[in-house]
Amino acid sequence: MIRLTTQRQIILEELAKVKTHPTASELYDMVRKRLPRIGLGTVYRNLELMAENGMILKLEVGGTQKRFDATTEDHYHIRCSQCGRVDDIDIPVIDSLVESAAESTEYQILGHHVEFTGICPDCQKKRKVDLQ
Amino acid sequence: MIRLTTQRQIILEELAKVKTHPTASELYDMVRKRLPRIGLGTVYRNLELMAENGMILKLEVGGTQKRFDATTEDHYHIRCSQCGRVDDIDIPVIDSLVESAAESTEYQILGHHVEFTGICPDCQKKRKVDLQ
DNA sequence: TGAGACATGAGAATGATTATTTTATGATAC
DNA sequence: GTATCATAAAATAATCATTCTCATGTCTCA
Repeated sequence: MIRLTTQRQIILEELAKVKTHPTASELYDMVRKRLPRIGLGTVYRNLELMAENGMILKLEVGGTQKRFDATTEDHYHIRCSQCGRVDDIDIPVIDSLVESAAESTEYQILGHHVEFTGICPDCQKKRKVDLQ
Repeated sequence: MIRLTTQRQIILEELAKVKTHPTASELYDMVRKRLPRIGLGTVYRNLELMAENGMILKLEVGGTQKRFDATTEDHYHIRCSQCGRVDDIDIPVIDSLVESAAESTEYQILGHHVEFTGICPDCQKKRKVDLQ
């Protein structure tokens, strides 16, 4: 297992604090409040490393940036098409999907995930204001 | 509706030709065989434009590059974790997922997508060879 | 304590994408 | 048919996210 340096510990703590799943640079801003001299590269390097070690989850969701998640249990996500924010969706994971997919492909299936797209509460409010 | 220029038509034809879903630069290479003087920017611009007009689908799948699909009907995909290739998965779309998700989120849901990850036949073969 | 392993910070490099500028092409009015 | 105008293309510059490099700093454990 990897060494838990100060930087890694604080990155982990800040990630666990939020329910929404931040990008590397959002996390960089959060961590910098406690460690002002940390480099963006360190954040990227350690997020990658912790994901490899199963300590966190790297979400390969749509949008231009990768996002990270302190919860490693399998679950689904919803992404706001306006602002890109990503939240959890609390519905049961459908393991049988993998089985039915396996029957219709030559791929060796490793896993699956479901991503919903929608408009988050904040952006819904903004929309209403814009329409006035 | 947008004008169907030579470039657009050939981009569309080349995209429709393949079952796997190419990235912009893969498509650029394919189109360049027929239009050697086309620019990469033209490919990007027109893919974006055609996606906006519902003529093609822009897939926001995992991985670093966006991929495009000539089929606009709703369907699911599988992505190879080794080489990034994306193929269709021919299982029925589960519309009821959106309904159950709607009950557990404040988001206004617009749609959903299922992405499987796995190892494609080509990479399975390569793996076997590598292990020898 | 001191050598080797590992981690960090700073900044350069890369790769994908988007924006801008210039040039070409096609449609339309005269 | 030619001038005019709009749209599109090509070339190139700019941007953004991410990764890499490297000099320096910090642990670990013999």
